[in-house]
Amino acid sequence: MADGYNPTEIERKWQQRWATDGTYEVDNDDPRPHWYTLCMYPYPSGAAHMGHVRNYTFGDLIVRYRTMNGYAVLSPMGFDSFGLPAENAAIKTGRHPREFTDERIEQLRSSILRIGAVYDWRRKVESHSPEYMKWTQWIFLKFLEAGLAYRSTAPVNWCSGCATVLANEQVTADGLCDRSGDVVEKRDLEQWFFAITNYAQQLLDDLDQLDWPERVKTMQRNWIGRSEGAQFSMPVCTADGELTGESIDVFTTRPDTSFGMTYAVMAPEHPLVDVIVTNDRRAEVEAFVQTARAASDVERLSAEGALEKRGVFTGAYVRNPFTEQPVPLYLADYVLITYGTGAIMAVPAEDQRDWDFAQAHNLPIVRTIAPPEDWEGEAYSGDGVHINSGWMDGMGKAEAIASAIAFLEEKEIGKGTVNYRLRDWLVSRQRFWGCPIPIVYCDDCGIVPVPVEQLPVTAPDDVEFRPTGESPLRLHEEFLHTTCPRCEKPALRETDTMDTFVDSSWYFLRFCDPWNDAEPFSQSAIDSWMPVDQYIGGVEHAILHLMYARFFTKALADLGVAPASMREPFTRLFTQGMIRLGGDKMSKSKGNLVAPEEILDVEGADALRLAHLFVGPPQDDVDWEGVGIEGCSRFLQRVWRLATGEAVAEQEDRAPNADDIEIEKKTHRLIDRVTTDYERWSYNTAVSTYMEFTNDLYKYIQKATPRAATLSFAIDTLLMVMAPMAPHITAELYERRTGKDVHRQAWPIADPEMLRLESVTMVVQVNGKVRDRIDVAAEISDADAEAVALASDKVQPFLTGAPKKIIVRAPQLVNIVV
RNA sequence: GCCCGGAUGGCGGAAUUGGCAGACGCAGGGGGCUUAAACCCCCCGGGACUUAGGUCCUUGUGGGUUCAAAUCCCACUCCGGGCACCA
Repeated sequence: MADGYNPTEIERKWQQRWATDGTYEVDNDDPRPHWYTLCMYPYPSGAAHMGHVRNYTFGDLIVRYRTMNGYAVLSPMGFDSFGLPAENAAIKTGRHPREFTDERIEQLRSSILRIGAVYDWRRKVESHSPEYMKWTQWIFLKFLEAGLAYRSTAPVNWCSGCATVLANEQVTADGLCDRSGDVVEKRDLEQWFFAITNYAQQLLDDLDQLDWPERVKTMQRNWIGRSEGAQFSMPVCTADGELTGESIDVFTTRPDTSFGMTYAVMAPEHPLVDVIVTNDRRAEVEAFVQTARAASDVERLSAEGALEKRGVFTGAYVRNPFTEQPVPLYLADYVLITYGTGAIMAVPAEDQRDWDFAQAHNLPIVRTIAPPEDWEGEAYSGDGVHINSGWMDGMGKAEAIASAIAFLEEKEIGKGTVNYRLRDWLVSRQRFWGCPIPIVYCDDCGIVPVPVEQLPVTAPDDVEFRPTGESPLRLHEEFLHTTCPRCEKPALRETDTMDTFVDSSWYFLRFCDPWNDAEPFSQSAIDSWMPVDQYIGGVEHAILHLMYARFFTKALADLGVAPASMREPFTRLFTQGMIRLGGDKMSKSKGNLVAPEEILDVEGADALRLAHLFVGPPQDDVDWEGVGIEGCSRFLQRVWRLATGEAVAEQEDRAPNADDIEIEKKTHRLIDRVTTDYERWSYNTAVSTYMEFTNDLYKYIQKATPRAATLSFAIDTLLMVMAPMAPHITAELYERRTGKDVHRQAWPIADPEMLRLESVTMVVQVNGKVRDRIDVAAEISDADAEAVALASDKVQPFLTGAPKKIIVRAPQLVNIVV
């Protein structure tokens, strides 16, 4: 077949044409309505893997579909080009991370091109480019000025494998580094933080307005972890109730149970430990604090069960303001210094963990809520009538909580309050391949921002890459030593770099105005495109990146950098499933990658794209074993033979007969169904609709000589509705047939008149079981439908008596109940 | 432990509002084309019973609502994900 389907050839041709024609370049003042589609910009790890292919296939078909629908579509691409792998490679090979990174960007870029995904490459943004770094640093300084960036000493997460501190979000539930898997230790270090907790409530509230997967919103809500309760202070005293002058604050969600407080507990790291401990208990308490400090979170968790060893009595007491009685004050490692006030009141009767601790330490248990009659458990945390609770006796939970808070506020020792699980974002990294923090430390002036005109602060190239636990910048004398921008005396530069999530927290804004060298972006450019209409990426970013980007958006709007009305960056979010192979996660580390390149070489990009779309719903995980690349490739060849005339023996001009009209109606139904499927992200059914329609066309051309106009209309329409998913083959065939560019055609619209069916298959049931299927006119009346159903030969035998009831849903169904 | 999802043929999946379960594809079977094979084209594929026509069963399990349930409700089993000393 001299002119057979040769995907490699036509795909190269069209990819070149889209690039040279700038088909998908779009300006900010484009008069068409604007639409912003964005795929999460990738970390450049070399040639594209299947996850990329899947992601960019979804993104690209939206770009092409929206374009055919008359929109000016902003579709930019860039690279999240700072990060550890490049630096680790530098330590291993001595090559500069920039060289390594630039090379991988080129590999990734060229394999993205081979998928046929189109972007406005003029707008490319790379985290490590000096222009981008300049504005990342500028934003850091804006945050500093506004008090959103601050320096603080805190016990931080240290990963020895990565030789850097990590954000809370980068530590897994079992206390391991989510990148290297090493055990994360606690270290006290002075570090830079972003005050994301200032936005905790807004980040929580604004989730409601987003068209995001419920799963992702739930994950963010859990992560923010709002809990309502009360905070109050209790005076420290002796066993006899004699006050010592100190007091401790506690947070509780259950102030209503306060009468049942039989002891209190502080975190071992609590600053008052030294002050309140009694002399006879000091040695034991200090030993306990030492052990707790040395233990990692993993060890703390694994110590479960040995509650006797997990707490120690301080010798001190606190006065329960509800009962006025002294209760013993303990230290326990299960109380966290980082949450609430770092101290709790313990109510064993209504909290299982307090119950267990009370049992282990022989502390009293007093129920303040009567458990249900059939209660067989220990601590009871449900609702019920209060007992042993003074004036709260007889109240229910909600009423008692309100009453307890009123009591605390009246006595001016506490108040109703809200606590969040969310912590401030630690952004310092002791690494080289990241954006330097633009700060100078001066003995006289303190923390001094690098002046804007000196930005960007860039790292020198002549550094030594060694895994020392400190950034190579720290060891580079010329970089480290500078003069204070304020007093011009010798000073030291900050040598830490920013978490790479800082880079990815605003790149989508820079895409709107990537050439701006006076500001990170202009407000008008933001107005023109933001918020992103459709954001697409992996569900693994559900918390980290998406939370940080939302925080940046709100902060930048409040600082007047972005328009004040822009509260959320991503209106719609779509998270695609993971790629697996035989049940396992497909990943480099598992060594089970299926290389897209090999498929691109043989079956081609269109078949690969179609296979990804056809395999199942986009949000579901995909097992590559279930991907039918052969079926999709075969299907495209069928389309090719049909559209090139290879499969059609002859055609004729004639007035349309019944079969021709049927095909024309099917063509309109094709448009209708596919359009609905595009809008509801049901790409797998759209592909099956193409296949079904193609099968119908084969039957049509084989049954009799087809009518030329009917066949052309059918084929041209098929090519148009397939164009966003299989852009190369449709462009080639459409051009050959019509001389026009399919991607510049307006999306076809189904004629409602042609969607009307003349006859439909009516189902006749007896007692809900299908007994006959009868073709009836679409407009059949209920009475006629009933008559036809009752007259059916196949139905008659089941009508043993007079029908009790007949349900008619003409023209679909008649159900006869006997 | 808590909070979300999910379970449909040998496999991936479809069924948009409670109304024909299994679209479409893969794998399999049969036929055509071919000297032959591949490609391609056509047909058949949930299970049991039945000479046929057909009958019965079937959407993880058990119950319920309804003329009618993959779809709604209750209980349970299993799988996936998130959170988890959070006071």
